Amino acid sequence: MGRPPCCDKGVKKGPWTPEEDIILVSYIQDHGPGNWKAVPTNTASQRNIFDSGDLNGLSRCSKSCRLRWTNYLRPGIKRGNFTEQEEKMIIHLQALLGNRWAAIAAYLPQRTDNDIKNYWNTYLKKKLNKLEASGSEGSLGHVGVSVSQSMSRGQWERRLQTDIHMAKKALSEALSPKKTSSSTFLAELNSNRSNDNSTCSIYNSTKPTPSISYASSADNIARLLKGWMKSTPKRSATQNSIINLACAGADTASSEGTTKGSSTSVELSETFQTLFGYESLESSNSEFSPSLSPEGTLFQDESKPDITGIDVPFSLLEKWLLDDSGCQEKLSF
DNA sequence: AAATGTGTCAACCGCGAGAGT
DNA sequence: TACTCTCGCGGTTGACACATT
Repeated sequence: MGRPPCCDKGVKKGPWTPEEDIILVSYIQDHGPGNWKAVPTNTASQRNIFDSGDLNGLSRCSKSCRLRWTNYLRPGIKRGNFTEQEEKMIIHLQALLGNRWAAIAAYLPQRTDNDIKNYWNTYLKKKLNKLEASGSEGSLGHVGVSVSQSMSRGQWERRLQTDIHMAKKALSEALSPKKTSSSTFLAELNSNRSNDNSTCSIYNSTKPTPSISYASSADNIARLLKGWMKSTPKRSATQNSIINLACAGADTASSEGTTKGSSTSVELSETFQTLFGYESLESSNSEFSPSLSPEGTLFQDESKPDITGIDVPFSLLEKWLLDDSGCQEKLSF
């Protein structure tokens, strides 16, 4: 028996429209993420909230819904502008883990595996090749090269595994009713580190890591809408209604700004208010806003494997990954 | 101004893993 | 144990934007 097609024929493909995004986010708000198989079926009932003729609702395959959510709509996603730190981490981790983008993305909680993969394929790989070709180690070159230079791959992997193991341990401790603070982990890690690396002081720092603050999905959608408006100077009636809808929903002070005075727009406006309930589209930008509405935490319990739940370990791992080879040379197992 | 080349990135496809029956 | 279903991952594609000729 051959493998059954993952999706029915006739499902929509191609770029997602803001309407579809709204339907999806609305659905996930109500039902939570997961059970993707049911999403296309269950959102069909939501289609009629849009009265434009060109809207067909969410006739997407489950995979597509999941991908859209995890890569673009999920709260807390940072897009573009990779920092130098992130670059270094990616290079480090790629050298260690290979093209295991999901694993790499676990260390960059604000980035998606797809984003990292694209960044690597389109930019970092070329950059490293150039550096290698020129024989220079440059500012980034040493990061990847140092893996083989100053420490064997096996040593790195063991070190990574040790840290991951300890991070897991700390997490389970933190989750257990018996209260144990992450300082247990820290102490353990410090003692571990002090045995093999007396000069690397970063592990002795007890400075708390700022927790990752998640932006709301509205952030992402508003950004999408902005881009959409920008890219399509001539707006269709649908676009206008959606934009008005978004604005109406975003601006809680005024809900009559829609082009349609019908109950549909009121309903949609309410949907938006319920969904996003925050001030205006203007407040949305690509940066994280730490002062989000309570809805901003709506999806916090859902994300990709969240190692940020254990802030200290993540911070330490991050520091470790970004640590210069100077420190690495002194480490031994 | 048009044609062509190049880069970027959103989305798709196929496969494997794991859970459920 | 065998099978089905669903999810998640990594590789790849294709559309679009921008640069160059």
